[in-house]
Amino acid sequence: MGTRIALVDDDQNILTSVSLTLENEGFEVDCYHDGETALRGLGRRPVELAVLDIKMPRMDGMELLQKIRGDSSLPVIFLTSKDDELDEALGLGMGADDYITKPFSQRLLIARIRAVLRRASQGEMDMSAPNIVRQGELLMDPDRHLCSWKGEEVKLTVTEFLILQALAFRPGMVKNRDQLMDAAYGESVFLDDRTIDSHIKRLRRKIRVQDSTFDNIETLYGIGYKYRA
Amino acid sequence: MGTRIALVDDDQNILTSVSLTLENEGFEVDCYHDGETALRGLGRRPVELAVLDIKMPRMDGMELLQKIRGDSSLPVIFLTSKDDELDEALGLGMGADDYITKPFSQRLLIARIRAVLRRASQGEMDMSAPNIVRQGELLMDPDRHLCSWKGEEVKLTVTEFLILQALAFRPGMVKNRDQLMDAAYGESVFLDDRTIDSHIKRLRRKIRVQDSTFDNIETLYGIGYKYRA
DNA sequence: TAGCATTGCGGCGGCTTTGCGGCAGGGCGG
DNA sequence: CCGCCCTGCCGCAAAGCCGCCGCAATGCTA
Repeated sequence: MGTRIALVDDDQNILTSVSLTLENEGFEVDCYHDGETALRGLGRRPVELAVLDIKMPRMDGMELLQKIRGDSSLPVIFLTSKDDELDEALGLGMGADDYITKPFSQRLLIARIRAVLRRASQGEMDMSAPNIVRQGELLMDPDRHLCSWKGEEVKLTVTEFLILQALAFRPGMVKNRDQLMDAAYGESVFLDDRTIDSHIKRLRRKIRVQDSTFDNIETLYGIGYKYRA
Repeated sequence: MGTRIALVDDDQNILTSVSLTLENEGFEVDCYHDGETALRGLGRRPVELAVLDIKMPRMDGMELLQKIRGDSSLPVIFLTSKDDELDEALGLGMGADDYITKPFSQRLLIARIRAVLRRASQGEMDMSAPNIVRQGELLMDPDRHLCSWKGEEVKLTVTEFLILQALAFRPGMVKNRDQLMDAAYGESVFLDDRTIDSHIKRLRRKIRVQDSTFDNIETLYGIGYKYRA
């Protein structure tokens, strides 16, 4: 019995031709016309991979991806119709495992699907687990070293990235300076506590360049810091 | 009964000579002079493969490919008339299964047709599959060792080509120097990290000769490099 | 409110990383 | 055998990053 794949696209032509190809390749395909239907369907019939069109009525691919990723690490491949949408998908680092721009050859799609499935299966815990952090307007993708606030990229250094990631990974959870140091450098490095303060300072400054109202990194007097969602 | 092939070209000479050759090889050939006619004809008489000229009156090969791909996975081979169209073919090559530049030998065309048909029929990908990378203005065809930026060919050495390919294959994805070394030499070669820097330097320089604004190879301080789409 | 502790912030010196020109060795074709 | 190209590496200069300091501001406690 083949691997089950969900295919979500509002274009019936794509749906039929792609599903045919996939079935020829030995996959089992569940087709959906829009995000909402897909979300409900996925609940009843779990799949091992989803191929989503970005633009769809009622609930688009991005939104669907967010909801999917809310409670699973299901591998996802995006379909984008135009080049400018591609940037959106990439730029926001939505956390898809791959993306393909239309028009695409069926063969390319098959190749990408196999590649994603292979990565997902072999590196069950480390590789496939998407480390994507998405908390409100903040988006972090370690694989792309990408951090964006309200859709705009914020360029961070490695240390800043690790600290913000540690904070944003569990919003509301307090982290003291030692914990943040561990997250940034590993457990056997000791530095002045004030160094963390410096990184926090630079983090806040960098994000405030784009949004002066940013205040989601909260200071807890005498304890540490936490990220507020 | 032979395999049915559609041949679409506005050049009557090509049409007659190629169709003759193909028929000698046991194929059945449907000839069309332009895209519109071809599209209608394909609806009535389905074929197993299409050979399209890129430049055609009324509807060119690219547009035709899009419409064909709208509702089928029909294998397509492009014909390009000049070298400058080659880039276009590559660009659109994302949807085509292969392409050939004119002038071409009939024997080459036959070989390509058989290869594409074989891949299409057995459904499996093999190494002979063209693995074209297109990211925005960058086009790479490893099988032909072709690389072009904004339509102009960029002559790269093997090492440079492999590194750029590794970067451009997944735009936005960070690659550290070890990963790039693996991509260029294989996994058991160890060289100075700075060697990668040198190749990056030469890559950037070569592309900047043609386009001084090129800056898509991004440096990530302390991490590595990534290709920005 | 006074006094102490903690944090924000600008800035600075030193260290690391990278860009780039260049060079010498090796491979390859003529 | 000669010359060209590729390539790996070196050295220098520029850029980036980081840890810490000092002072001011803020928070907490009595």
